[in-house]
Amino acid sequence: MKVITRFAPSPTGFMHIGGVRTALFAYLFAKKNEGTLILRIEDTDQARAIEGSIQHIQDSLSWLGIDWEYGPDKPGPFGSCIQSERMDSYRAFAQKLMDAGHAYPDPYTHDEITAFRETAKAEKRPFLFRDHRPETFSVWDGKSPLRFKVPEIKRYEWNDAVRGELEAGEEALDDFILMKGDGYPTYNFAHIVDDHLMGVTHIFRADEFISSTPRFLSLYDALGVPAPVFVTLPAILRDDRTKKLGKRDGAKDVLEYKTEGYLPSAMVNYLALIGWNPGTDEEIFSKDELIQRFSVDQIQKSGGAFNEMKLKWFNREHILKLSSDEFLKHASLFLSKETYTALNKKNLLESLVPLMRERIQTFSELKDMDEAGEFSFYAEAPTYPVSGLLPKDDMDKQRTATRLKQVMSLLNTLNDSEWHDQKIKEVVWPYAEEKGRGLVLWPFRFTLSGRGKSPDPFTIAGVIGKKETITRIEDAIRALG
RNA sequence: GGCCCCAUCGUCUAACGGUUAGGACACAAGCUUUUCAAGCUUGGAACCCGGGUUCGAUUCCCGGUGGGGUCACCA
Repeated sequence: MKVITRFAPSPTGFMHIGGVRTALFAYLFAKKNEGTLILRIEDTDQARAIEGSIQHIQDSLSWLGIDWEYGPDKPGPFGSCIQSERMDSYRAFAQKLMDAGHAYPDPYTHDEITAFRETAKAEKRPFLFRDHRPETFSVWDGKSPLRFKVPEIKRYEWNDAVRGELEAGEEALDDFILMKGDGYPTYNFAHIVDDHLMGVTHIFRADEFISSTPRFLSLYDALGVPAPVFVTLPAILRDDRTKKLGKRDGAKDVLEYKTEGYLPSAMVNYLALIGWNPGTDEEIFSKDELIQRFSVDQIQKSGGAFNEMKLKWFNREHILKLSSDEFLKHASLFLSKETYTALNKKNLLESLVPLMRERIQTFSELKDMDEAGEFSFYAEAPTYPVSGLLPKDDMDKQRTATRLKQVMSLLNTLNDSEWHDQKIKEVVWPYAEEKGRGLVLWPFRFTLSGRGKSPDPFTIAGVIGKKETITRIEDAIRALG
């Protein structure tokens, strides 16, 4: 049987980590089994709908490379993937249930039900509507809510692909609402109708749905439809583990991570490892490798905390794997236009890649470094106070100038083809060892960068080239008088 | 409160009855090209508790405790 999974968000704002993780697992499973992923928009609550959400959801998934076969942009053989465009189906199934005596109109007002609920609460009992189920059912006028009549009050046991045997008592069953007063179906009803009509074989969702599963099962029973396989994912918790990660508790829009310079491959890699693992020590995976390795058996039962530190580490690992071109493509989005142009004009971009790469965890750090002037001295000779050239152990100008002259003459023994950091170090190092590393290397480095903190002098000299290096040293010697 | 789920270092996790309980992130110390970053080395750090079952339990069973979820005309 062909695997069909779905990801079914409601368009009520941005996508956060939790939702994305659910989508990712459904996707990995579908791909692994050469199945289909459906992106279904659950917009049956028009009051909560936020404009632009559908596009935002698609943008978020697309950024991560989670692609769907059918979605809001691509109807399937079963019709639209947007629930508000599938109203006929829900009405038809509601009628079917009424015909079979499995549904009835709710005779109570909102206030009456609130009163029932409060009484139950005061008596410390769970509220069950079925305790108030009317003796006889009237004909539904389509204006009042339509309720489900639970066919049989019993204990349900079912199998979950992750949790194994699960069960729940009769308290979990109730006459829940199928169709709301506004004519729209509830989630409880609509998702079951859709999963059935769309041929969904595996439902991936987080563990807050475990407790309502008996209600779903009783509805499947009433419809005479077999239930799909339930794959329950562990919750993603806040960093402090105090509760589930949610929008109200600082869960960010996933696209914010894009803005902050995270790679989608790193996000996918990290997310996959919250609640799943390959059973080995390996941690770094591409999306394709994850598809290969993914298995429901290795999904975790207990919840996991979302830890941004570790995400950063994954991001760094993925940055390290980028080709030079790919790196520059991302970097160009975070460097200022001026810096990028200046470096590009002098052909320095390529040689700066390894240097930039080893210093960042996210691309937005390039922006910070750029704004702090950490790239300016590559394209242009730095300006600095002469005192900065003097090493702290010997602040004498004359001797500093003498050492710089010696460094310069050593450098002049190299020709252009030998000019790279290793070779430069080779010729200068013995002299630095002899005179005192700091006394030689500090002025050498400061001459080139003009800053207290920077990469080492050999690296900088290698990047800017022999001619520029010599020029800067000559200027420094002159400044030292 | 009822019902349900979960339980290994601070965090993500490995282990599927017998291990010095492994790895990664984070943390600390040392080394390193006076700086920064990276890197390398080393270190501290966990089986929630109590009963069973067993020759032997982190692992299986039961109970407790703790945490989480859920009890909507939200999904």
